[in-house]
Amino acid sequence: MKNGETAVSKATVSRMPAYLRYLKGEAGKGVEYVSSAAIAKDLGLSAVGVRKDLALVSSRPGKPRFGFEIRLLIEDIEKFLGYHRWTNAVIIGAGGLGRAILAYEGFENYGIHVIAAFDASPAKVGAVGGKPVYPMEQLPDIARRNGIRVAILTVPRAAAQEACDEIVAVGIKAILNFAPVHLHVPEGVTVRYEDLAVSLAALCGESAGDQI
Amino acid sequence: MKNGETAVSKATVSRMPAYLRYLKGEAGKGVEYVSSAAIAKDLGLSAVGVRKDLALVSSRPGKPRFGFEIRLLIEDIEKFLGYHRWTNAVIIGAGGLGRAILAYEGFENYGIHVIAAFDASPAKVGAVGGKPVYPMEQLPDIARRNGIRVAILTVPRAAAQEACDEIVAVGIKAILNFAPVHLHVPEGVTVRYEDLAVSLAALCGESAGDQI
DNA sequence: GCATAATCGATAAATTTTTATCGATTATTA
DNA sequence: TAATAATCGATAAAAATTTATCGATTATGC
Repeated sequence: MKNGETAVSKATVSRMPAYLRYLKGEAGKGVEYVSSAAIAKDLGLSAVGVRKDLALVSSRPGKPRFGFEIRLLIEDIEKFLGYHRWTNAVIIGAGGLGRAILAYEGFENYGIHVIAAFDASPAKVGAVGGKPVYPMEQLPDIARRNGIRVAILTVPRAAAQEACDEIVAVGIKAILNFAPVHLHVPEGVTVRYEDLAVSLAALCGESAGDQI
Repeated sequence: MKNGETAVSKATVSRMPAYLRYLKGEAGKGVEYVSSAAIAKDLGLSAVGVRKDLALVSSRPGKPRFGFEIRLLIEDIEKFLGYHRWTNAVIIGAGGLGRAILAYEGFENYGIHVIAAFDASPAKVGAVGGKPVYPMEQLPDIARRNGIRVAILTVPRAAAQEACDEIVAVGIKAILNFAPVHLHVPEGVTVRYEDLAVSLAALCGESAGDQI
């Protein structure tokens, strides 16, 4: 807690997406209220922890005997996470993964427009799922005109650093990197690593722990 | 620290993949030694923290004046994370994302064989990147014969819980879920959520924090 | 209308994780 | 060969996070 602007811990923030996913699921089933104990049980957390987390982001307190109103809670968490602010994003690398992400519609629910993909290979240029794939040369122009703030990097490992440099040169400050490579970026640029293999390996490790 | 078997904190474990990625990158450039200070600088951590993490997994101490020997460190971390144990995995849902993952070769580096995909739609059956796509009905048979321990779930949101139930019924104990849905699973089954939209949204939030 | 049971929110304790400090070790270099 | 600078590992302090406890609130059922 440095100056009052961020009184919410990182650990709490990291649990918010799980709450949101859970609450939306319950809302979809027609449930209107949910207790901290119920959330904790389904998500494998402690009820006290859940209450603490929710107290930090919810605008209205929970009702004794009922719990929290799901609809309000979803609104509050979305507002807290900033899903109400729209962001434009692009994909760099139109291989299998890049094209799959380009076709994925789920981002719109989170305030993110993925507007196009770019690829160094002319063979990949065209369109996927109604969205355009441009040659890499057009990145600076299109990115600047559309105020792109985020890039999703889905190029092969060997091309990652070079592509990263191009992204940075355009002024993009946030990169979601799917290439299993450590990227060197200047100060002020945020990289988030999304290594599918690591996720899977971690999962194996977790579930294997019991068996040894 | 309950009984001496797990004296390594979760936080430390969660940083290991980043170390590994970084070290492999440096090794690829021909570097042989690296200091805790250098790692910390590039990864945005504290040198003391890096030393503490590495002390817990490395078999040999670092050399004063040189740092750690990268080759040994990579071996130690891989051993620690269990990448030496082989695991068979399958993909459930052969849409765009499922096919992209099926074609991805990177898993082999982490001790994971993705042997096949399954899909409820007959139209999807066939092969991708040399790997077979089977109809969903064959999951129990093939999974049991190959000792499948992990499933990667890439079906649409609406089909996720049903597919999850089928996976669980087969006896698979670990699921990497790409559908943006909370899954209800029995005790003993581990689910890891890999919500691309959330990752991206979180990234936007991080980089947006400065600008408000 | 009143006792009851379920739930919340706040405060306090315990645990975990991070950061700081300092002596010990080892290659470099004069 | 001896002084120096860089780095480590261990111990201690600080900060963050999780867990426990308890009185307050509110719908339910008699």
